Amino acid sequence: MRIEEAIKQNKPFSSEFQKSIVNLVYTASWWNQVATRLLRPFGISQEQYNILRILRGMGDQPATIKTLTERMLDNNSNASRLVEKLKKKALVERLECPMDRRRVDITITAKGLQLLDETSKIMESDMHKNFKHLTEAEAQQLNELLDKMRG
Amino acid sequence: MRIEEAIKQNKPFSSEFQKSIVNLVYTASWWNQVATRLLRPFGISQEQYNILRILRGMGDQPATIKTLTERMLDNNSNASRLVEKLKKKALVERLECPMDRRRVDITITAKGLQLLDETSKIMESDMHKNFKHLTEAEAQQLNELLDKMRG
DNA sequence: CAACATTCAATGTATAGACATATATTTGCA
DNA sequence: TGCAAATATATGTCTATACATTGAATGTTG
Repeated sequence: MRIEEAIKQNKPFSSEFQKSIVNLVYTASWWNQVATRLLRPFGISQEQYNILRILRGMGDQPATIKTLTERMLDNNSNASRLVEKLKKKALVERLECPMDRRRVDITITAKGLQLLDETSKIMESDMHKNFKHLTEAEAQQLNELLDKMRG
Repeated sequence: MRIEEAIKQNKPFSSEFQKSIVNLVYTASWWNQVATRLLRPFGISQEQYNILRILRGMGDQPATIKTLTERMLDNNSNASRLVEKLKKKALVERLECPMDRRRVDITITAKGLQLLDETSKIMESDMHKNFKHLTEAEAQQLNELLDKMRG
């Protein structure tokens, strides 16, 4: 569905630029809903899922809050509080860093890894289901345009 | 900056599809920050701004909560509560609809219109500043790909 | 080394999104 | 007509974002 229909806009946009912004926000919101519903049965939010993925990607190395903040998709979200919630579910561990006591070393637990394996399998298969409309070449083009859009 | 650098991802993405999703979410968050900071001096949020724009677009016709919900970019947001906040700032008016007392007719006030004129001028000029990297043709291509992405 | 600046994480306080539920109307149809 | 279903909005609760502030630990520099 074209963006104009999606938001029932009658008037034309004042420029393709304007339309791109609206389309970006709308599409992100669309994906957000898809992802939220997929993750809900597993009891974690997208942001928590994202943190688990970053931690898994670190291998044996622990991450600090700072590392997480840098790598999160939305780096204004509050890594501290998200980690706290993951810890309550025993999905991550938090240890004071011995080298620098300001820091906190965060690692994913076995339980966290297991949950992540399950969910990421489902997430990825659903992604491909949702993306059957875009070819690999189109996805690549989209990536280039989005990168360029940010300047 | 390419998305891999932006989120400091070392490993390659498992597919362009995956990368597109990450890029979409990241770019939306980037825009969100830009817009939030632009609007902050005016004391309204992006969502409130969006509602004011929809109301202005209605011309003389009032909008109901339902109309707003349908047209909002994120239609899970809570139009009721957003309208309540705008009303507190005297930017909108809310009247019980005489035809159907379940409904509420919402209109933008003169004060709301004035605020919107100021902010939208600034928003649009900043949009163009932020978009100087994309040509009109590229913006159009981006729109097509985003529409297609949603299926 | 002491004083000051910087860094890292946590927290307080707004606002908003996700979703279930409540409440008041209106509609539709037996 | 009467009553169940549908509709429009509001609200409760949890989660997350935005941003300022705090407080502890560490760096830096005179």
